[in-house]
Amino acid sequence: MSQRVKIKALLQSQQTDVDVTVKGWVRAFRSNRFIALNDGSTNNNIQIVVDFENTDPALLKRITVGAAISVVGKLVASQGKGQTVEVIAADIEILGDSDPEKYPIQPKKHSLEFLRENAHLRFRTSTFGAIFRVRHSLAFAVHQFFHERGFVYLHTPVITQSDAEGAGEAFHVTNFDLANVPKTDTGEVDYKQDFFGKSTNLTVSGQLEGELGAMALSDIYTFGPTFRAENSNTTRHLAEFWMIEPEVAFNDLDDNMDLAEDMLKYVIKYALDKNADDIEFLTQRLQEEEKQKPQNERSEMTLFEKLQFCLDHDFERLTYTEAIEILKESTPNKRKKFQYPVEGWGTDLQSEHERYLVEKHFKKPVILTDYPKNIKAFYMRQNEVDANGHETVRAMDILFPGIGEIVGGSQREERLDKLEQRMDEMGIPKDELWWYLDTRRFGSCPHAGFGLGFERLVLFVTGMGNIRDVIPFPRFPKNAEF
RNA sequence: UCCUGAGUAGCUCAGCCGGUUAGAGCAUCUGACUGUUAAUCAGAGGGUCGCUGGUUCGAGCCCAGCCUCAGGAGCCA
Repeated sequence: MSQRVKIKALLQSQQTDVDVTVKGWVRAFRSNRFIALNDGSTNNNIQIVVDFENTDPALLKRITVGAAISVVGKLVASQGKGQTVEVIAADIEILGDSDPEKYPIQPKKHSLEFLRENAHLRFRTSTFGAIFRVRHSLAFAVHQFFHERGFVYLHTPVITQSDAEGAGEAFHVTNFDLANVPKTDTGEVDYKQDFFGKSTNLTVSGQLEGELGAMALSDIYTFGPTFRAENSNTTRHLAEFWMIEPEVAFNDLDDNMDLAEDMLKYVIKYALDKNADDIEFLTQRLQEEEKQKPQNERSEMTLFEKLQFCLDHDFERLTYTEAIEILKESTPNKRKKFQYPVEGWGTDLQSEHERYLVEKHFKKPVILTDYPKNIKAFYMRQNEVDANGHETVRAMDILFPGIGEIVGGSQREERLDKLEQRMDEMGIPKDELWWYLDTRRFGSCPHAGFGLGFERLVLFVTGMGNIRDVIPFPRFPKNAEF
């Protein structure tokens, strides 16, 4: 018996009239004769032609949607339209039956909500097969990008000590019996008796530890799971998500922007090259979906065109202050169309403002820099006060069409006195972060980094609308199924 | 967490002003057909109308509370 050949290889095969073994899951069985078989190696199915007149009827009945089968047969040029090659089955073995009365995935359109509730089986649909192959490619490309540039992949801890940086609500990690939590004399939880001897939680960011690595290895990146216990119910947030956080010694904010833009273009190009079929499929899917919308809400570009456009154009770079001026003078602001009118300098931009800049004004990815100091984190490098008395920090956010903020980063404050002063102002406990401050005490240097929400990148590249559909098993409030 | 909308067959949905036996398409099953591509044709089975309570002679429909989901907002990546 010949070795199993993956369907992707079979479909690309130049040789016909050869014996092959192919294994996979039945997507459809038409006319008691044509099996559409898929094994996940590609979005495309191989057609298996069954000689039903000379096949045991009991076996035919077991060829149902979702069943796993093994086929030995001859690869031939297809007589029918829609495929170039097909396999004439000589022998079919049922590896795993699939009761059609109970199997939830039918050969028809399913809503994304329904498939989300069946996340354990949704990989078997064309859409999710394509999404997760693209997701893989993007992850691989991220590693390749940094590896090629001499970065060290640094594994920062998943369990960290008390959340000191305020990057959002953290999940507590404890080994206590919750029905009998040890208390101190004053009635507080006695973490000294807990597993780690102190209060711990799941990481909300690997950045601070990443900086420690960068202050010796120069160029590092992290790529791992991140957890936020925020009660966020949106299409862009998850309680467990994957974040990529490069940190580079001796980089300033411009270097940081260059790195982020290069990386995004690199990984998008990689997916376009390696997953052409999947992105073509997802482009079609999105176009079908857009047909449901009224004409004026449809996007001007297809998914493929959007990705290509992103590669062909420089991201628009401007300061927060410049963005505020544009927004103030914008038509929707003057006509009071914004829910939050843009008036003064100093408040954070709302989603609608970011969307206006990216989707209406510039119509391409935008990098906003130099945000007001008091709306950003303590570790961002402080600029000199400008002529208008504005206090800003060397922050940058990359905004993508349809996604919003995909990257948030900054040049870090490397001056110990400035950093400590800022921590005091913001009530960040310096004693808990003594190790972080040590980098500023011993051989401090300018450095910069950013965080990229991996799922938001996958969202953009696949053209999907809900972040829960681009991670295999999404974690969000009231849901930890599977 | 807030705002808006939704929850009826396996799926997608309809169900009028509160009225008698709750419907359709797809899927499934049975049969026919057999080079199909969301195959086609005929027939059949399939329901705790999200949950709890209330109003009423009578509730899928009205009221209250709760749960879940979707979209938007906030927080952010």
